[in-house]
Amino acid sequence: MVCAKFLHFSFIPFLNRNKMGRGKVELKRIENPTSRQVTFSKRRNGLLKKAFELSILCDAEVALLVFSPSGKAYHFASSDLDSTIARYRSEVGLSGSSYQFCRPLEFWRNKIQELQKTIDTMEEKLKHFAGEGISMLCMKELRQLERQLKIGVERIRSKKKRIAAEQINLLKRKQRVLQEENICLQKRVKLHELHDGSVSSGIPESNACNVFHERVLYHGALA
Amino acid sequence: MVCAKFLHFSFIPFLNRNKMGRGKVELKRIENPTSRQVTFSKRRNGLLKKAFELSILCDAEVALLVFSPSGKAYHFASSDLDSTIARYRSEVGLSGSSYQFCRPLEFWRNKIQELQKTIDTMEEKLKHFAGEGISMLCMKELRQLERQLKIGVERIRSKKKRIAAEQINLLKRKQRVLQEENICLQKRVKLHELHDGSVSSGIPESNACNVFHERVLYHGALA
DNA sequence: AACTATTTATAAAC
DNA sequence: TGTTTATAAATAGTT
Repeated sequence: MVCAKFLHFSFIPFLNRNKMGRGKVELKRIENPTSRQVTFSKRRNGLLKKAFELSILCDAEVALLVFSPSGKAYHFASSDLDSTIARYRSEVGLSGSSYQFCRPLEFWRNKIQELQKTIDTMEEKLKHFAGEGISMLCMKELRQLERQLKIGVERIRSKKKRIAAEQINLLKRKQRVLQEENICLQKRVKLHELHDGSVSSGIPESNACNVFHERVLYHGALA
Repeated sequence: MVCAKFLHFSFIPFLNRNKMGRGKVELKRIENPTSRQVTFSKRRNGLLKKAFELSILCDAEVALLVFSPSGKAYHFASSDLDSTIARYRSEVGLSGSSYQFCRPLEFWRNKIQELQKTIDTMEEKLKHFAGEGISMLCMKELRQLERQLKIGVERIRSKKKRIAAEQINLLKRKQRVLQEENICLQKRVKLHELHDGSVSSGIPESNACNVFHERVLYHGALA
């Protein structure tokens, strides 16, 4: 019955012995209610932990339901428990009219495997570009990789240059506009001074153009 | 999110470390697809075994569903899986039961969309590393990209150096062996010549060492 | 629950 | 995938 379910697992040899910690425990129901409860508590935590670890480490979808002999429920689900159960049903739970669903299932699974493979490949490449995971590469591959990276760097540099040039052009145009404005304003000031017949000596000499230059130089728009 | 689910477990201290066996393993997705698969295989068996043991030792009702990242399903149930799920639903699961049958399609579609999104993101990154598709990037992003690429180049270069050094060492060792062999052979030749009392003048002067050197230089093992 | 002696689980290497 | 081995983790029994 239950044992038959495990005929394909590698832990058959353990079916008849189960030592752990200080003593030996036969793999059978613990008769003492107290120690059964204690063991349940410990092992339940262990099981939940391992389920959690499996889901994280291996990116697996895991759902675990446990009912204590006293009827209390515990559970873990790496993603939504309902959707995991639904997924199980769609694949394994061959309840009734499921044959028609098998074909699509295979289709979906293939599709996902394909995508996952693509992702793995790309991940590998990305790592290589970052200089990681290259321990198994040969000289030829390393050379090719380096060449590609250098091309990338070159392109990025020229892009940067282009951006810088554009910024400079933009700034120059702005500067010109401001200079013209400046001249215009100076003329108007002169006109006013002539009209008033008085000179306000406290006015600073700096003009818009200078102010602009300082901003550019110290704010570091091109740094 | 996931972590919050475990706030009441005693294994919180372990969330950030997970050593077992020979090495240490961070509790995070194993990036290498091969070792992820291997670990999955091992830990899945371990988890199934522990679920089984818990059910026997403590007379607990346990149901475990596991899906590998590639989509293969594994499960264990101490009693009938469906009835365990039903029991769970009756105690915890608040939703109806017909709902679960409609979801598989949606589930697969979502999964595929998710994967596709991942692929798109990675593709973009790969392009960037190759200096393509960078027209919308700003100066800051470009600088960062360049820095990453340079790091990659540096790592690849040092790897290349290491390989070259290893090759040189290997060759040197071989050379030494050949030289010794050579000396040995020369002695034997001399002995033979003395014994024969004749000198065969047609034999070339080159020795194994020279031949070896030429091979190294012209075959360009390190080019 | 905390402590340990012991057994298991398993990561890495083959 | 299976086996082996060194090491980390789990845990049975005890306090």
